[in-house]
Amino acid sequence: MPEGNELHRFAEQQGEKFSGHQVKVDAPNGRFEEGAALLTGRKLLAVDAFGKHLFYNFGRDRQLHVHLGLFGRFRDGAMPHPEPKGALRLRISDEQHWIELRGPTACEVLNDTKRDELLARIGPDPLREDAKPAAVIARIQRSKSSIGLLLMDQSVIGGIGNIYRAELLFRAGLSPFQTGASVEKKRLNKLWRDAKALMLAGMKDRRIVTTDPKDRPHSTGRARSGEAHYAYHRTGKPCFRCGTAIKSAPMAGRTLYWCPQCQAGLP
DNA sequence: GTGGGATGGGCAA
DNA sequence: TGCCCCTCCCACA
Repeated sequence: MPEGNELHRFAEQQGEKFSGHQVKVDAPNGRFEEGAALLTGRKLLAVDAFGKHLFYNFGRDRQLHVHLGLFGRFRDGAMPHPEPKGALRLRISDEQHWIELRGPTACEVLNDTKRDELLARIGPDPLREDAKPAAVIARIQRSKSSIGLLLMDQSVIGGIGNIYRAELLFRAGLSPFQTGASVEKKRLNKLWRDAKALMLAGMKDRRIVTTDPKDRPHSTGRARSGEAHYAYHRTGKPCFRCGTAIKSAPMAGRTLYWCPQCQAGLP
């Protein structure tokens, strides 16, 4: 389900609940028993998000790494635990709160070295205050692969998913198919700033809204469902800016959405 | 009721 | 490039 905005929010919320607390960790469906045994009873020092990855620092060279992938989900609530239901990979709890994790791509204990190796493969994340766009821009500018692919490559830029990819390209007026090298530096700088702003808003609102009110059929108030995105998941529907039917096509196994008029590409 | 797709990514080939 | 992982939800019957 989540792109970077959601992951950062999870890190923030879960960190507020558990940081500095001794926690109980268990694995009701048995698929994380050994890992849970390494962590349970320890103090959770901090929860951090990098791109779409979460790290739970248990100190003494033990880091819980979680990646939700396409299927992973969290639930949370106040103690006591609800009855475990379904394939429940992981629970973390203290006396007050619990969280549950299902269906993640990754749920594993890493040492600090392994964690650092993993972090080294994640590009700058617009939601991290210390992230600098220079490396992202340089990498895109010397690449012959398409800007649509590059934005989804987590080693180029961290935290962008299929929604932000589609919407950032629309807002920048870029064709997903043009090469990274063909995009001017100025426009890439702007794209980074836009990513940062949209993702921050998405984190606060717990919802990805990329349309400007003036472009929405109902221009006042909160974006209605179906009006939150320009291109994403709007195949065949009229573009909010020009009325042209939104197109979609697979790109590297994911569905790409774009407006052939507003994102015509290079002249 | 059910079948396919989905806001990912690693890996083999 | 395609397959696997393995969960939820929605459109469609």
